[in-house]
Amino acid sequence: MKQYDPHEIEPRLQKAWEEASAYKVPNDGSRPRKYVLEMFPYPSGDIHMGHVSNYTYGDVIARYATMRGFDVLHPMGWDAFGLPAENAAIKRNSHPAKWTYENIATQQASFQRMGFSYDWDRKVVACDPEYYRWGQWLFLKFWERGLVERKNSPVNWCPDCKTVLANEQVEEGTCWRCHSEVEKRDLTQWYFKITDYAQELLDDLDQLDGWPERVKQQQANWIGRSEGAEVEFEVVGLDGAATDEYITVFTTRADTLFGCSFFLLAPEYPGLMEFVEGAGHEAEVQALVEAASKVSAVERAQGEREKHGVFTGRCVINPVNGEQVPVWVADYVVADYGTGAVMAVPCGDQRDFEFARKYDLPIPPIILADDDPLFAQLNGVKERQVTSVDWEEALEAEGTLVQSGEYTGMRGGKGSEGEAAIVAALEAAGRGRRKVEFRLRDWLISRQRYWGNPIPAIHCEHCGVVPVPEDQLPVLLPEDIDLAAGETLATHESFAQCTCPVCGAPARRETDTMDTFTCSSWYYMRYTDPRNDTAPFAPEAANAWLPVDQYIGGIEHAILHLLYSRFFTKVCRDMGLLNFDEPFTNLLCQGMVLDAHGEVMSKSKGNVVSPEDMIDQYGADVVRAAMLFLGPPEKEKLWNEDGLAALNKFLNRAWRVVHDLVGKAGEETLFDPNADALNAHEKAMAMKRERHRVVGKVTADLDRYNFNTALAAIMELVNATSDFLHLREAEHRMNCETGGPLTRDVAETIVKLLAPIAPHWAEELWQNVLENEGSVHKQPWPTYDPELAKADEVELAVQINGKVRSKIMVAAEAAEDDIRAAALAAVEGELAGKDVVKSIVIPSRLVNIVVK
RNA sequence: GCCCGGGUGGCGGAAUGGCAGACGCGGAGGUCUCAAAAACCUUUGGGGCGACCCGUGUGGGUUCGACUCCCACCCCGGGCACCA
Repeated sequence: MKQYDPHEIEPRLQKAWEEASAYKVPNDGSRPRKYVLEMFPYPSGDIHMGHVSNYTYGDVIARYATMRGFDVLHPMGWDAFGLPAENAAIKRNSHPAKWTYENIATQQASFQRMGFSYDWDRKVVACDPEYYRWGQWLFLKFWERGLVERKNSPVNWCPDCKTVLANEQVEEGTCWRCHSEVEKRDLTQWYFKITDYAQELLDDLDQLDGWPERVKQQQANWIGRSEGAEVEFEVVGLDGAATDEYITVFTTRADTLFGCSFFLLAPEYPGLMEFVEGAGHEAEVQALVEAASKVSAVERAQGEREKHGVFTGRCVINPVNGEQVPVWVADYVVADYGTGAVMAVPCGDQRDFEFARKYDLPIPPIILADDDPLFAQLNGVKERQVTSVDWEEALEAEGTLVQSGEYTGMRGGKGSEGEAAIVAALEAAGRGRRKVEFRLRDWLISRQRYWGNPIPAIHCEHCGVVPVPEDQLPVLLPEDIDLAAGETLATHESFAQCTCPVCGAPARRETDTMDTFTCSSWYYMRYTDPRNDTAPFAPEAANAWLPVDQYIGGIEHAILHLLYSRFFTKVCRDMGLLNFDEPFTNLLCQGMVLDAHGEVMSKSKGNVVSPEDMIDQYGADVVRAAMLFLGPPEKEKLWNEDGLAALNKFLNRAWRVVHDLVGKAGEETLFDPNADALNAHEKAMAMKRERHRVVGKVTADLDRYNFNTALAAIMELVNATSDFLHLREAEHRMNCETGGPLTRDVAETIVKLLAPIAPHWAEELWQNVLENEGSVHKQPWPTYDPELAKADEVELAVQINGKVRSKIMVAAEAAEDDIRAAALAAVEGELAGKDVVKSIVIPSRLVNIVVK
């Protein structure tokens, strides 16, 4: 018997598979299609354990689907634009493209060493002009549809990366990439109007039954829908007269309007200084605005802080009762949510309550819990009798409205009767209307960096900002740039200078590039038609393969990439390019691979393990199997070197068992010539049952991506086979008595069950030991017969009052009464002197006898 | 504060409401060997000489029967957060 030698087998088979284009996707539509996709990697250097787990899961799913009869699209590419390449280039005085393509070559070689079944003809590299040109094309189409906007607003600026960031890319006030503290800057930037799709992005989460709940929850949180109303407050002039000017607020609690005792503006409220001019408090307001602007993003992200505010000297009129209320500037008002102005109701909002306490503002009670001592006094009272209360905290829950004019006595709270009535009255009076607000902001996509997809726009002093005509795409990134010397696209004159496509006058090219997340928002579409040079993809190709049946990637993209991709899909659908709403039908979010102590692997900690080293030592199949055996894919996994040795032992053992089964083990045979052959027939039948039981179990487990328990079941089959082989006599008997060549069936079954997991191991045995034609990976998945998996006799536990007291063997098909009788007989001694109240029979499991 | 997950042997982890701990690691003992490694066999939740007893974060509940369902609480991980 040839020893299992992955170092000889794996390279040889990888070469053969490559030469045969073994994983080129058949696309004749003769079999049902399945699209299995793993998130494409950033070419950051060598592959790490996160790649190994992610891509091993994907490869097992893809290979299994192929054996289950699907034509499987399983492509791979690289998310190749981005800052690390640029930083590396500056450091080495080189070019980002060099670093990027070198890393891609390294990673691709590693993926091939891992035996991943990608259709390499469909490789997509995001920094190739043939790819990014279509990203530019999509940008122009988005622009045509009114989904591109240039606007000036306060943005997040990372001083280290020297670029702006999208909201989604700021984590607790720091840059998601380098974790430097971000600064707020007022800049004119490019946006995708993802907010136009906010409602649909939220609603369609309900379609995604195949997504983890936590991801959907995170997206819903991020989109942050609030139902409420806009209310207009008329501004009182400096002379105390009405002005017919209004400030609008957004509120979800219009029911509490009668309790509004002051009014707030954000420090960044547009036109604030003009508004307060002449009211006598300009200096204090100015000081507060400056103090607020000094609060760092990190502090801001800490959550609740002490509130600060100053009176502006101005007043507005509450539209429900005509009362004048003072306008304050307060640093807890968020400028870019709602209108940046807020009506303050201290009795019904904890923040306003704290503010009122601090600055000694009145807290008129207008909503009360029914057990509030004040309720007896104010129940039904419409006019304000009590002007302020001395509570511990605001009542944010539901309650009954008091001192609220004609609304007194109604229920108050979010979406309450009182809220509806007051909004209706405001609408009738033209002072308010229903409004839905979202927390989601538009997606800031421009970046002040070189290594990205150039935004195809031109600035003309006569025509304004105009799109680059489609026939001039792609706007190529210039290659001759000296980043180390500080050159940028903006200073690269041969790039920046151009002519206006509208009027022909000299003009300036846009020198910002697009967020790399724009590249990853549609790459899965490109894979369906990767070499198309007249369109990003043909709709027929995309609609044939998409949506992705199974998407696999890290949880860190729960919001960023997954939200952006959903947005792109919906826009492409509205453009008529796609005929579905959601890009990823099923989503598997793998947990992180940590070291044996549960620590994140990092270079600085020195606990990084190298997949390449492990392949060198054990071969790819062992690495794959060890990764799968670690635990459920979506959980965090603690990597332990012992697992490699264990799975190496298992593949060796299974290797020998397969040889033994087909009589090729030679001297090393596991057959025991001295073993007792008396029960050979029974053991052969048991072997056959085990084979069918395990195929059923492995099939069910792989369907649910329970790779660890699937492997455990295969181990059980191998163990059972190994035990069985100790009977030489049994081999002969089972072939005669079970109506077929069982040994060969068991051997082929073991090989096929392991094929998705250990593809080289299985292929070698399939072709060179079992001597079959073709690849094991093109074979149909083994079938199983649930009837054959059933035993003739089963063991049942006999319980008395839920405690196991005995075991009995009964025929599998025994009648309930017979089982009950056998059980009672088995524990007869213990039942003496006791009343049997009843007995419960659970077929093939247990009998529970209830006694008193 | 709000919203999601999750607490099971020495360890990773199994268990459609039905014998808790599959499978593997580790441990103990053995076979083979001059010896070791490898391989193979036996054993391995805790306690007790034993019949047995105790065990799935804690406390209740439902049930003939609860790791599993319900209620309350504790701890760990993640997301959101002055969002009006």
